[in-house]
Amino acid sequence: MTAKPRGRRPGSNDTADQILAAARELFAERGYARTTIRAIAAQANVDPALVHHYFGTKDALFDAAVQMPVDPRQVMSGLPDDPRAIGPELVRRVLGVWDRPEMQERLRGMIGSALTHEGAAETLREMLTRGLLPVLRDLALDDDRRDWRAELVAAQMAGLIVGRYVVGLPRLRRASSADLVASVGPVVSHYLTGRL
Amino acid sequence: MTAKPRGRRPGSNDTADQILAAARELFAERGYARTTIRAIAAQANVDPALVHHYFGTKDALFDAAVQMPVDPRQVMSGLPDDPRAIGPELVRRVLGVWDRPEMQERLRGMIGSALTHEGAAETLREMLTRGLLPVLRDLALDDDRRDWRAELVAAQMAGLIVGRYVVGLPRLRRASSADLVASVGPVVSHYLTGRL
DNA sequence: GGAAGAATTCAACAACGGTTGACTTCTGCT
DNA sequence: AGCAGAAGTCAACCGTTGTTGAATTCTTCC
Repeated sequence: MTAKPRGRRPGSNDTADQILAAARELFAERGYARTTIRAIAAQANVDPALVHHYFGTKDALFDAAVQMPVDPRQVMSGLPDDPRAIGPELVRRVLGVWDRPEMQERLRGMIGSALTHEGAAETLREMLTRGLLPVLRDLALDDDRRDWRAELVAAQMAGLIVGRYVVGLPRLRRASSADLVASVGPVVSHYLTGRL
Repeated sequence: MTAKPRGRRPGSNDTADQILAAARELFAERGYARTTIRAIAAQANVDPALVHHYFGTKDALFDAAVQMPVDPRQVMSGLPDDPRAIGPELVRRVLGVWDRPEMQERLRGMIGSALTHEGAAETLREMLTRGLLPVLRDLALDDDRRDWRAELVAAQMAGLIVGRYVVGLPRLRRASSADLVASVGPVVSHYLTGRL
């Protein structure tokens, strides 16, 4: 096959963005360890050296690729007070984040990489322990089991995300957000404020 | 440091078992990709060549390491008919499997490797789609949403396992099985037979 | 028009990790 | 006592991967 010409390409190119897009897609699909600089370069149609030129190390590329355009914690602000409404609203918002393609790709990149990239694992841990759990704790019934309640909700939400977006169970995957909110929302309300 | 003497060691040794034990521990702790033959050999105090001598490829070693002493699907037989009892009993049994150290190590090895080892991913998929989901489906209320109900339960259970054994949320991790059964069991019953 | 700098590829390096053939030592059997 | 075979280590091979310095080409500015 014909070799690529050397030197700068004519015209204006957004090669760095193409590299980032390729990185995001492959990190989401294969995880950190199984994604190579060469594979990313091939998908972006550049030389592997250019990846390093723009992003430095593979690690730095990963960080740039999974940078969130929106802070997921912000979706947790201003939740209703009504116990019956909290659960459905919470589920709706979490699914709302995940159903945005640009967020989903990054989050899947994070999750898929958490086992082979300590930074990803750390970031997810922070999102959970400093992001989600305190909010859930504040929403929970003010008995002496608020933390317990918060962790039960976190587990339920984690399972929902794994089922729908990671493992991809068929009905969970193609269900509408409304159906999921209808079925899982009341359970979340129950965990938060119901009788356990 | 002094070199290891060459040739067979005196006396009887269970070196193959030591290699397997090291493999189990490291696959559970680091996952397939981040566990090297050399690290396993070092932990078993043998030469990497011996690992290949006994087990062939890394792949074959992994398969041997995560072989279950008990078929997890067998724990799902003979569940009660009473809708209120199904959920707690199901949770109790699943936790019973996971709380056995020899099972937990293998299951964590599976989960931790699912992202970097296709065989592990496939086995987990099979356990889910051919093991757990059909059983849940049979337990579910016979409306036209049995599969939906089954997947909701699978998601809830997956979240519980991730929360307690993989991520290790503090209260979920140290909670007694009884407490978890008490809190999550009714939710599982609800998903299976309640009004959604 | 020419120079500087950025954007690109080339070629190769170093390290890692899975694997293998050769060699050594010990056990058990004849 | 000697031999065969198993249990071991040694040393190195090979492929892959992340990374780097050098070289080439294009754009922009003076």
